This record gives sequence, structure tokens and C-alpha cells, in this order.
Amino acid sequence: MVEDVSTQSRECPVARTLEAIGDRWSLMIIRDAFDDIRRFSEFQKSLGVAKNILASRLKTLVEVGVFDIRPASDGSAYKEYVLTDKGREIFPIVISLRQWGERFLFKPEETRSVLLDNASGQPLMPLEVRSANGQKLGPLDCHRVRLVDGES
Amino acid sequence: MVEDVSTQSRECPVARTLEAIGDRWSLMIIRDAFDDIRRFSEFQKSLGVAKNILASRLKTLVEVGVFDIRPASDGSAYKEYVLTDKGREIFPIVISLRQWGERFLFKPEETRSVLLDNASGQPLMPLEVRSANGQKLGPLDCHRVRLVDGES
DNA sequence: CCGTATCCATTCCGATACTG
DNA sequence: CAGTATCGGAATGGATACGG
Repeated sequence: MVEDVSTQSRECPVARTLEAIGDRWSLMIIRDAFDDIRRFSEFQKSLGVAKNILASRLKTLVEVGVFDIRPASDGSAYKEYVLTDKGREIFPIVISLRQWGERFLFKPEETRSVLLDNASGQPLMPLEVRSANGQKLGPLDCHRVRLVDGES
Repeated sequence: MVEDVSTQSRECPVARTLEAIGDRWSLMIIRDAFDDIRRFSEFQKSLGVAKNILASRLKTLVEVGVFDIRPASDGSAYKEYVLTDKGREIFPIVISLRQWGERFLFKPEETRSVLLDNASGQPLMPLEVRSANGQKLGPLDCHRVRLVDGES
């Protein structure tokens, strides 16, 4: 009874990802972490989120393994939240969200933040979905299958 | 006061994207659309979501410009929800979510759905963030700036 | 078959106050 | 500074019933 949803969640990686980090604040927190924000108050100031919410999200993100807690780099007795490897690998997700938004959700004149390559000062290349041998792929070039046991 | 949040939302493409399609169901609906699901009942069956919620999400996704409503392709007097160009460009977002989930949220033995390239039958290449001239980029290789007027 | 309307439970969020 | 505790309101979710 009503097990469809859980089945979806259990087996679909998209669903699991959304469950783990797909809420309204988590991805914003992670976005800030990519801008080297590490301290509670910095997140709080940047996001304007209530402190209890922020505390709750940081806690679950630590549990999920996206952040590590470390003692502060300066003398202060407090903590820093730094991305783990797992957390850093969220980079393409944030970039894909950013690029879609830049392209479809802003008028040209509107003020916005953009991400530039340090080396060249240029905007990034649009993300592209590619096959194992490098061909560019669209939605119609793929199909979904159920992989039952982790066999190749 | 408390204008920080809205400022964020107004100027950050990531925030705007999450506001538009970043809720729990929208991205799942879009994921299904990439599997050629078009009809209300098909979405409903696939997702196990309540009908009122589905109706609400579809409506806003149409308003946002991600879906178009078309008369059904068969004779039936009903509608189909098909992705617009804007909607199809969400593909990299869904793929990035999927790949992160596959990599970090499943144990090797767990049953899961995977996406294969039609031509080769192989899994896709992991998405990579690249600079304008093709260099692979990590989070530390970029910086965010405020672009005030759409210049350049 | 495709939704809309209603109702209720749960969750989420923000503001405030409080602790070490 | 870095949280925790609490509270009320808003949004979200599910179940069901109903109409085109």
C-alpha cells in the first residue's frame, strides 16, 4: 500500500539525492561553501535564514557526510564546516543549477552573480552530457534501465 | 527588513532555479518527462504523488515555461505535458543529481536505475565543469562576481 | 480519464528568547 | 559567537469525494 514512492526513492538516484540535499536550504548552504564560507554566522548572514533552521540543516548535512566539522582555523574555540570529498563533488549540481538559471531566469539587463574561471576571467563552458566515448547526448539519446545487482 | 534573502534570490541564479523547480516533486516530474512520460495519470502512477499535488506542480511548471500543454497525441480529448526547450535544458541538472546519487548514495549491491546511452549501451561520462577553453575546473578554480548590468 | 475542491495531518520556517 | 528551545503561522502532503 502506497509503496510506489518509497520504491522510487530507494531505487532512483535522482530521488535519493533530492532527499539528501534537495531541500530549499541545503543546496544554498553548499553553494556558499563553494565560496569558502565556513562559519555558522557567515552562512547565517549570507543566507538570511533563521538560526535554528541553519543549525538543523548543517547537522543533517554533517550526518549525510557532505560537511566535516573542524576546529576553527583561527584561535577561536569554534567550529568550521568544510566540505568533504563527497560534498565537493556536488559542484556540477550547483553549476548546472546556476547555468540554467542564468540562461532562462534572467533578463539580460538584470543584475546577477556570475561565476568566472580564475585563470582566464571568463565564464565557464556550459555543462554538457556526454556518452562514454565523448559524444554529446540529449534526453532522447538515453534510456533508463533497472540495474538489479550492481553487476557492471 | 530582512532583505538579505530576497537579494540572494533576486541575484543568484542558483537561488532562482531552486525557487522555480527546486522543490521535492518538480524535479521528479521532469525526470519522468525525460523518460517520455506525458500524461497526468502516468506521472501520478510513476510518482505515487497525490493528484492535487501533481496538478498543482504541473500548473506551476507550465507557468514557469518548463512544460507546454498539448492535446493528446491519440484521439483522447485530454492533454499532454511536454517539455519545452527550456524544460529540456534541465537535462544536465537531472544528470548531475543522478550521477552524484549513484556514486555516493548507493552501495554497490543495491538495486538502482541507471541511465544508458542508446548507441553504446554504456553509462554516461561523468559531468565535468570546464572553463571556456576546455580546462577541467574544480570549486577552487572559480570565483563569483556581481555582474551589475549585463555588460559583456 | 483528468483533474478540482475540501479537509486534515505533518512538516517547515521565521522570530524571539535563552544558554555557554 | 554558536548554537538550543519554543511557539505560531505558512506551506506541503495525502486521502477522499466530486464534476467535466
